[in-house]
Amino acid sequence: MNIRDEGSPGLRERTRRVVQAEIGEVAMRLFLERGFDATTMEQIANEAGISRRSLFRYFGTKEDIVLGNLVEAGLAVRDALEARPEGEPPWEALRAAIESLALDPGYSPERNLAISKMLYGTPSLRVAHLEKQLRWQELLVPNIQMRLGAETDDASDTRARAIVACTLTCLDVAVEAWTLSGGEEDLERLYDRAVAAVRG
Amino acid sequence: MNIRDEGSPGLRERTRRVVQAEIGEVAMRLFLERGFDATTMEQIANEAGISRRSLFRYFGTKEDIVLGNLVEAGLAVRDALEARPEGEPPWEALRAAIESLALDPGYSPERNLAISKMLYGTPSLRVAHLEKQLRWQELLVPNIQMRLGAETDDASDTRARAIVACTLTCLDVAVEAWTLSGGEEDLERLYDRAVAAVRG
DNA sequence: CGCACTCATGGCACCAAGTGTCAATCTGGT
DNA sequence: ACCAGATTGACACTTGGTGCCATGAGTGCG
Repeated sequence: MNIRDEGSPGLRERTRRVVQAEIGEVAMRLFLERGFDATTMEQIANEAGISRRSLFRYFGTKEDIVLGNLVEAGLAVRDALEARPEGEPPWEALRAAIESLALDPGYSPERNLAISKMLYGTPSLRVAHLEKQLRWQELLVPNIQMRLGAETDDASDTRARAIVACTLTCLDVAVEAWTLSGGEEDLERLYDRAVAAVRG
Repeated sequence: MNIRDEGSPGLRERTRRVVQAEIGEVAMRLFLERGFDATTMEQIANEAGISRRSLFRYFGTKEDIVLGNLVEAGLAVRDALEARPEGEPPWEALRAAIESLALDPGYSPERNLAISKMLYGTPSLRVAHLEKQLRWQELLVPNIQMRLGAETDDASDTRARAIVACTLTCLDVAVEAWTLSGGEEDLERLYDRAVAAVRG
């Protein structure tokens, strides 16, 4: 039986994280050099010094190498949303929760921009990204539903879903515009403008 | 040189359409019977009496068999949008344009529902569907931009993009709710409620 | 009619993303 | 030091998708 079910992640899990991060670094370098589609999983495995099979054990899909962190980012947004005051209206709470992301602070701005450009320029990635946003929806809807005062989880009550989905859509539009501007424009301003256009 | 560049589609093109439709019928039957992922392109080809290679010439991807018609549907929506009075505000024009779709009248309601259920229950299809909606965006944005009075096609002007994207998002939310309700709920009501929640 | 030209077809090989399986090999914890 | 369970690599396999080429069937034209 596991003695430390909770608490420190255990050594095995920790080494796994390290190895995964290392592989991710290698892969991202290749992606940015040769492009996403032009880089095969085999090349990544060779470069990282592991077998193709093991690579697939660290990243279930090629897209996950780029977008894997979005899962935990989604959880972070959810936590941030749930930490907002209970009376705060949906849009403000969502804006604040999303703001907690800003940009991935682990990377340099140029790298973030390069990644974004790859993301919006590669169909398969673009699509995988949209799917991740769909997952975010699931995470955020319950809290918004609560804020709307809907006790029943009535599936026909599309309000919370629509609000969350459109918020994420606005975010996506803003990030795309930011990417196209070469990172010059202010992301928050772009987002606010998008939301204003929708709600005005 | 082609004598009939414009005008009647030509015999070859016509037979192609017919064959394509026939293949589509066969494939949809298999999809609905055994599920999308559980049906291989080879099975479809065999059932349709053509080679796998030819099947790929009729449908570039497996998803296109289900979603191929969405391309022309998008064009129809764009045309409907451009046919709306010039002064009509964006949301109303979009609602009217989308309404022109209603539901694919070529199929029985049960079939439409079954397709929708498959669509929302199969990740790869769901994602491909989102990509098609992305294409729709591109088609609809220019007109909305015009309605907003933005002469410059400034990429940093996210307003039109945001409005179109959120409209389609609301549509998607509504259709999903409609699907989950087993087709009982009224789609237009669901859509209006979603939009009201967002813009309220 | 017969010639040439185009296009659809099918067969084949091939690529790349995943997946199942299994044996060998760590290795963390007692 | 030992052992159960996890990690790994190797191999085979499935499936979607593409390139290539020979063959044949329809089409247009003289």
